[in-house]
Amino acid sequence: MVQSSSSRHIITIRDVARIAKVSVATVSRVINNSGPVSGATRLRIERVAAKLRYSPNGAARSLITSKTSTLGVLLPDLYGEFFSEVIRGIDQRAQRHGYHVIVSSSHNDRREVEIALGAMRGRVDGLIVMSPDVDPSALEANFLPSLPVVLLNCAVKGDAFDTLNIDNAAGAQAMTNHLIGLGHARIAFIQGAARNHDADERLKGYRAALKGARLERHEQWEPRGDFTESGGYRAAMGLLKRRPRPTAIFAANDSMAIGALSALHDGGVVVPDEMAMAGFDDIPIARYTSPPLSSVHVPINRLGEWATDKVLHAISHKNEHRRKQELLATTLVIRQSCGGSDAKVPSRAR
Amino acid sequence: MVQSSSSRHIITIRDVARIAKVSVATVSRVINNSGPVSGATRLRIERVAAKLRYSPNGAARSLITSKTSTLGVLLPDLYGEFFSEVIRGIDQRAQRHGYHVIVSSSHNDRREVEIALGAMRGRVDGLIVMSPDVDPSALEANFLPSLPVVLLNCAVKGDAFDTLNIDNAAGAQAMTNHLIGLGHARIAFIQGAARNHDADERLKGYRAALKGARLERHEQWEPRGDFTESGGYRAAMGLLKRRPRPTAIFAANDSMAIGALSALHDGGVVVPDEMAMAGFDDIPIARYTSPPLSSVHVPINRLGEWATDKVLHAISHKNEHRRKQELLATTLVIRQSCGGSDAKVPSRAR
DNA sequence: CCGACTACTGTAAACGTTTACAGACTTACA
DNA sequence: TGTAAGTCTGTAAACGTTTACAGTAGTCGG
Repeated sequence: MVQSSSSRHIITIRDVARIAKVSVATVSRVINNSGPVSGATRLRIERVAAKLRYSPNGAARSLITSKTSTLGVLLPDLYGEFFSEVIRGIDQRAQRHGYHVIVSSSHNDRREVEIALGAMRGRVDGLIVMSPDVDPSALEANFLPSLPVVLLNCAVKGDAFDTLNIDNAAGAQAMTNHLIGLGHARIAFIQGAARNHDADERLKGYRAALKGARLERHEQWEPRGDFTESGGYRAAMGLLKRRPRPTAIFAANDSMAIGALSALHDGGVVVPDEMAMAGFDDIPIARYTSPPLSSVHVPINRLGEWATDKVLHAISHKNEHRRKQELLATTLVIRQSCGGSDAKVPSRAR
Repeated sequence: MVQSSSSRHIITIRDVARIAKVSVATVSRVINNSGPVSGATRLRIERVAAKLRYSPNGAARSLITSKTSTLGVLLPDLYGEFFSEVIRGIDQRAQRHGYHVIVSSSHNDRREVEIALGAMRGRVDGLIVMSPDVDPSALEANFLPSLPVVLLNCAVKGDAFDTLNIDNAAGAQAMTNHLIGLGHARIAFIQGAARNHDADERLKGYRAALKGARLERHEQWEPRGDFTESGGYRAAMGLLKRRPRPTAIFAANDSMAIGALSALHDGGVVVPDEMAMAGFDDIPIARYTSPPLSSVHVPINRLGEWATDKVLHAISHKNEHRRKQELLATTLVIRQSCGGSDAKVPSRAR
């Protein structure tokens, strides 16, 4: 009688081989569709494997093939819709190619990144790192040359890595120009988190636009935020007290813009009539705020998809491919929060 | 001369042993802090390991110890703030205990779940499954008895699994009662996705409250939604055409409530004066809508933390512990979107 | 000086796969 | 019939760890 899977013992390829009366090699060939196996034996082995509910041990496989079929994703923090969308893009793409995804979050300082990197070493075939906060030099020293790495939104110069960056400066500049075009001369900018690459670039774009239009810029119109709703709320509250008061507020991301909208609402300031408002990222919820939020659209999930494609490409080329540094273009999505002509730029369908 | 790590060859424990002139066993003891090693040897080995940038091969470790130090997370879909928060909770807790997290998303039907389950087999020490949409029987047949599993928001009966559920019915009932207490007699309910456990329970709670107050219920006031903003928008637009028109709308989650708020805004309906609005989940953004959204607060990240603790507990007890079924209490967070007394129930600090 | 104990280190057998190699049998063809 | 090629299958050596076991010193109490 065949021993059923109710046994405590874990089913290995050897069990299948023994019961199907073949060698482990043949079972392996059936499981992996490698090498020739006669129809009858194949069928018998498949039956036995199914009956025993055999499934191969991933660790043993990884050990011998030195492939883990796993991608690592290192994120600064798992918070809000932005990261959720990025991971979604990564996961979908990875799954389609038979890869698993290990996520590791909340790495905002150098030491944490190093620890996380060490822990992933050997467990992943490739790495996607999103770390706008970290000193780039911390990264370069920590990768094995054989491990494919794609950097997302990092301030790393040179061509040592595949990198993918949002064209933050251009996006911010375009939005600021749009506000200027609407007649605003006093435009405030709620900054992102300190020492954050995206935040810095967006600030640069804003300033460049002001300069281009020969508008003066005030430190007091550039309050520091932290990319959260509450940070945006506080910053906007502060801006309302400034004299002269700005007529438009551009937040470095949508979460802060939403917080700012809330502050304006609480302060009795009507948007867009008394104050124009704009954000950055165009997270899905942006079109559902009141009023709907004008924003710089970033193709967030394509960010994840693209990163995944790149890292898979690197893996299949044993990391000996040409590195590429790419810049992801943004588009303006004009809704009602900044007044003026609606849909001046075609907003994407959803 | 010591061969530097610039070699193409991957550094193994054997390399470290050879260069430090000890056996692999001793190196292993140093790396794992197991067994006695003299101070001098320990130091020498640590130096060599650091110099070679040695890091142990996870697969080999897993193979011999039959521990992967990895938790699997199966999600219906990675979308929006809710899942983002859950994963965040899981990841933080797992990291603290030295575990990695593999996520796998977009499993809404039975076949997909089975495939994902198969792929994770042997790669994880435990599993957290959130699958409100799936027929429970699909799950029970697919787990090895030795694999610890925690079910989140699943409609599984009995005590075969550890389960953690939100007390959806009680929460929905409480919110509905609150609206009734404010004098509303015509309360609409935007339903969640079809065949979704959470959605069903929330509907039940809503209906129970109506029944308790002897208010009539109309199918036309219970439009079907899908838990997304756009679904909420459409449902609310539909409700505005109903006659008699409801005076309050309760959405089965916050995303839909936000969509509904947007619809009301577009329809020129003032909230809360002409229409009260309430949601469910209390996602972080809820307090920043205009007006701020009353919601049924769910401790989302604690959901993830708790699930992680449970599965770790199960792992450390070799899955031979007593299963527990727990219900996570909700609290009402009353903000301005439903009018009436503000802060009737103390809303949690943020 | 002996025995027992401790502290340290090495040897070698696992863990569950994949795969190079070889053997056995069949078929094709000169 | 002999040989070459092809098809199927088995044997056994890896992969990089951990760990039981054994062995070698050194120490200490009697």
